[in-house]
Amino acid sequence: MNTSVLQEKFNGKYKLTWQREIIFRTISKYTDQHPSAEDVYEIIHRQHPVIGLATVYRTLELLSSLGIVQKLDFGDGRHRYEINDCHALHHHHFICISCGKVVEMKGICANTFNAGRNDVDGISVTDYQLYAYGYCKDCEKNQPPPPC
Amino acid sequence: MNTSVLQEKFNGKYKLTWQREIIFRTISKYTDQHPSAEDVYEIIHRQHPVIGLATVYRTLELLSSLGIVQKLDFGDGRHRYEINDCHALHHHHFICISCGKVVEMKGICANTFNAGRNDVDGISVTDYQLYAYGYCKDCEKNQPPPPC
DNA sequence: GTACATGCAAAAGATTTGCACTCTT
DNA sequence: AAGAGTGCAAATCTTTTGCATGTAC
Repeated sequence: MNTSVLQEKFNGKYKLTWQREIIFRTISKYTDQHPSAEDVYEIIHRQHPVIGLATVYRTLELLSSLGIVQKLDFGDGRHRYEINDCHALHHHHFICISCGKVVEMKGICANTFNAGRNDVDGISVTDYQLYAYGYCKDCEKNQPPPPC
Repeated sequence: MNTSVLQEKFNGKYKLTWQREIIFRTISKYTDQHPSAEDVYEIIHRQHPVIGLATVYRTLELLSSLGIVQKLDFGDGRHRYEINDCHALHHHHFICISCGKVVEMKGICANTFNAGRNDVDGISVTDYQLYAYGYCKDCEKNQPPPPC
């Protein structure tokens, strides 16, 4: 994904500031690390100390509302962000309930919604997220019995 | 689900206090409303003003860690809770990105994980959540084109 | 030029925590 | 009796907001 995506998605409704470009590029580059707003801010801050945390929050919220990024919640008390690459296979997240590690699970369950739009009861689904919980391979030992 | 579930799940490791019973019963009763911790606190407060908000938080966290309740995030800035009824068909949540309404979607995509445990790459999945986003039937008009 | 965006600092919320006291076991 | 749990209030942490200033279009 390159910056012209922003131009297109903003569609004249939002201004393409250099701050927004930097934030977008940072989230693009670090997308597999699922950075939080604070993380993005800190990465950027080294090179561009003038960009404020509030701008990072505002921009991530904007990109999220436009479907450019996905806002994730792994249950650790802050939101995390990744690029929403519509043309790639949807991937989902496995979260270890013992150590908190996050593992990407590509393609699982994707076929249910990947057709783009999906109507159920007059509802039109444009996107979805799947979170799986359990024990990662390092934590599989000492695990309690499953809840069911 | 009745209170003896608690006795069993606590397994001697946690004490069965009347506060925990009340919180559990409240979340059981209001589970389809996905109450937040504050909501639970307020419902309980009418009858049991002595129970503190911190206890509600602590208990919901405990029940969540034991797999008795699911902690949900609909993106409105607070966590919400529902009973994790392992023996019922898993249900998921549709969240309208226009008005914020939440609609339950029963059974969709459930078969991917419903077999209980599911091993991928040494990972053992014990639970999962699926969030679908889009426009509810009241908001379908005036919707922008889908991101993909 | 003008409306929108930013930076800063303060505010707002949600959730957690320290501590003295209480209660389950 | 002992240790875990509770209530309260304060603390913490994330996210939002008001406002004066800056800037993309």
